[in-house]
Amino acid sequence: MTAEAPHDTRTQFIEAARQLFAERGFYGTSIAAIADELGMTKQALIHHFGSKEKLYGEVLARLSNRFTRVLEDIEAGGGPAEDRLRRFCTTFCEIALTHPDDTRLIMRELLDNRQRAEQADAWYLKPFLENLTNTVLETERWQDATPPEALALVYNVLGAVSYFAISEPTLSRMFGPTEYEATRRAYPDKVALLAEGFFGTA
Amino acid sequence: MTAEAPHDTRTQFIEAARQLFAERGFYGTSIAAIADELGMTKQALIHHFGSKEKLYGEVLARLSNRFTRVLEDIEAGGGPAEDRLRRFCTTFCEIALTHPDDTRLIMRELLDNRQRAEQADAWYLKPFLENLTNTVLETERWQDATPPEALALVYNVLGAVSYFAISEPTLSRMFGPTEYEATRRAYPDKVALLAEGFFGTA
DNA sequence: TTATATGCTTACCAAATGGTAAGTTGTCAA
DNA sequence: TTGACAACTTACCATTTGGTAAGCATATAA
Repeated sequence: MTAEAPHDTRTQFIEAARQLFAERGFYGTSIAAIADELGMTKQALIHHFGSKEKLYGEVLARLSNRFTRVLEDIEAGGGPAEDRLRRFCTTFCEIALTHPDDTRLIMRELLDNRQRAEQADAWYLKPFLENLTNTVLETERWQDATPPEALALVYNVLGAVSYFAISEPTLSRMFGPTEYEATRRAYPDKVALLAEGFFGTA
Repeated sequence: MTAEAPHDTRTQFIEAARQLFAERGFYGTSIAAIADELGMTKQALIHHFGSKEKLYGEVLARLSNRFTRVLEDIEAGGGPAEDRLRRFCTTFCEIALTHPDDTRLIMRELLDNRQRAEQADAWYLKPFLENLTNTVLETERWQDATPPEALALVYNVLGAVSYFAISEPTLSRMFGPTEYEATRRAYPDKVALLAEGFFGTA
């Protein structure tokens, strides 16, 4: 009865916060700046979320949920682990390219978590990473790997795709927007090859 | 005659700043915190560097120089582009693992550059990236690729390695430090395979 | 001895930060 | 009509931010 219906402004706050946190990071974003985006005062934000940290938490929780749902869909699709991983790589690449802001958010969380974790302990991406790691371990090629090795592999894929996904400003500046567009269109196929190389043939 | 001899405190400031910027990011690090590290006041820092942004610039300039030197060494070693890239991957992996703070710094710069570039235009990593891109284009396998495609490849490698390199806290927390150590020791070999897959056989 | 410059500190400062307290306004149920 | 609650705003506040101004000590050069 409380948080069921998404009070519109709450959602708007989360959306504005998501974009700004992605762009400027947690410490680079003030709650006043977020509120300004909606033409409201920062106290409205405090009213809804209690604190900056909690708002950030909600942003990341939503992101985490979205990815969890993606993973569930992929799991539900069934098939051998290799296929599921291949589908994940494709989907993740697609999401990373269409939502570079979310990719930035994840990268920032990866960087900041260590030190913010001391204050507000929440490792939002853990279930997401665990799920992937387990799938890698189901693979024929990696069934004898240790869990951290499997996670290292996951990091490799995530890192490769993420770095490209956030490179748009740089690539556009260095080579022009049209050249970038062409590269971007051709990229998913490259990722497919990459995934093949990582997780072995079907 | 001025900046030739590295006034020791100046160097100490740069070193302390490097660590804190890597750990907390530009906006998360106050000049007072940096100065505290040396038991000095923030005004001493201002005295030496003029502003926070300039200090940050020096930190990144040094990092950039270090990498440029690495690249020069590799170029000087000669051999086909494939060999040079392979050597780069090995070296970069080594550096990334032994200096995760520098890796963090680069990731943060990649994330922050877009918006800070508007204020203080400096794209410190550009020469580094250009050099690598050109080497990729010399490769037999990628000689027909477009420059942005080549840079995308570079990003893939950097991303894969960097993500793993900064994952130490996460991996240690999830699996314990000893398991992490084992994984880390085994990692360079994996990167070698990765590089092989990317840039083709010798 | 005096002048100058370096390396620092104390004393400030305006602006921005996250957050509290106390309203005000509107809506909806009893 | 009244009461209560939700959604805000205005008014504050202590703290921290990056930075300026001015002074002090030491060393070095004239």
